[in-house]
Amino acid sequence: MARSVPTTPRKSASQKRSQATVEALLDATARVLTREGYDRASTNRIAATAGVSVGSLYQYFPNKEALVAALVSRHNREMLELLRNALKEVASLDLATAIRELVRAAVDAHLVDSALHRIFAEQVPRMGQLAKIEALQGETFLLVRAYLEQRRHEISVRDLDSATSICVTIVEALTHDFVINKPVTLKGDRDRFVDEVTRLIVGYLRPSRAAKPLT
Amino acid sequence: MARSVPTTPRKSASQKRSQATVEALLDATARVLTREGYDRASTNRIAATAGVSVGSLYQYFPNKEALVAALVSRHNREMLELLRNALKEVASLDLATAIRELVRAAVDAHLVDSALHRIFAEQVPRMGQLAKIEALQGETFLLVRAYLEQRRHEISVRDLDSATSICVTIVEALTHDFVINKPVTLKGDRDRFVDEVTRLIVGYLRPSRAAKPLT
DNA sequence: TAAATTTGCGAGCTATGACTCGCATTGTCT
DNA sequence: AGACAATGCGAGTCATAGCTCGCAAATTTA
Repeated sequence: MARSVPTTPRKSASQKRSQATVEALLDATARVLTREGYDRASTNRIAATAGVSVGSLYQYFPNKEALVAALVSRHNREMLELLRNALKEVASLDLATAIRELVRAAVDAHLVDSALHRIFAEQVPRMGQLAKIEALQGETFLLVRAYLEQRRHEISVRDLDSATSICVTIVEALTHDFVINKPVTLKGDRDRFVDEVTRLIVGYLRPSRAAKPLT
Repeated sequence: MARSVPTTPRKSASQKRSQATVEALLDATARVLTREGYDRASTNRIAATAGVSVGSLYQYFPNKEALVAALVSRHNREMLELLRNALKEVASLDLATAIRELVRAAVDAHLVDSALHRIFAEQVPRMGQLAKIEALQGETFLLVRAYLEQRRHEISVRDLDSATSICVTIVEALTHDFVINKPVTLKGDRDRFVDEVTRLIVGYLRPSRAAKPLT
């Protein structure tokens, strides 16, 4: 299977045509992954699906892992973008309202391409390049942490780092489970889910008996 | 690679000698998985490590997937056992105290063989037989659900099913993250972690302002 | 002890997939 | 137009991994 351990990014597409090829390859990778699963997703099949030759594939990606990693990266960027936007629109709201919107955004993010997201979670081995998938979740940590810092006065938890980590882990896990494993995603279900998670998080961050007055 | 799709369990070991062989194979699988990772864990290598021939391996396991599935199953049983015991010892305690013990048990369960557990989570593809891994987590759901039912009077959440699901998912995710990703597992860290998660869960299940008196 | 059965062995077959390489096509620059 | 570079092609190489099969050794049964 793997002959050696190539590692360099090889060529970076410079002209329009080649950029289109790269796009086509990433799209095809996504399609083949969701339709066939990870180990049926051979580089040959991906190239064929993209309407491109294997040779071209290896002109832009040094190996299969790099190809998948690029796709994961693109997908993560898309999800992060939603979070970033949500954080902007929420910056001035009180904690409870803000958290509700952020949880909503988390659900949206997981709905971007849930089938693909499922494959990443269930079948793509997290190693080598792919180990950095989680590292990109570190970006999420920083964003959320910055927001919580700004809302420090509404939060009674001592250690903001671990609180952030806990919130991010919780929302990720619950949202993932909700989107992936709950068969029907009726709007009602969804709203109840968001409410429940919001209550959970807010109750954790602001455990005092009465809600403090808001600005 | 896979020639056809064998599926039957083949032979079940009946004599002592063969049972020892099966044990050796499972142990070897665990060792090779943790030492080499999933895709370096070929059946040949596993058999060699077990001091057994490949042929013998295929006498008891129809394919590689079944072998790994058996190991996962064994590992899950061990973890579940800890949970079951904890639930017994905790049945009569008040919610907060009980939850603390249960979280502790969750950490213990993840420490049974954390390296192996990590491989399962990060590298073993969840498909086919292995998809049932999660199904076995359904056992956890039932156990916890039964406990919460019994403590219903201390819980103010309406829907016990979704509450159980949320608690199980949360504790699993947080514990996993704690055991796998936190470099130092000092006792102090651990106790703080348990306290924090306990507060989170209890606050969620019993969100009223003051704690109710205990029996 | 002889026959029958269970268990163990491991060289080798076969399939398949990652990746290469020499050549063809398309595009760019002067 | 001619030359040089960038991009694309895909049959074929190589390595490896899953799995089989005929035979040997050990146990059990008669």
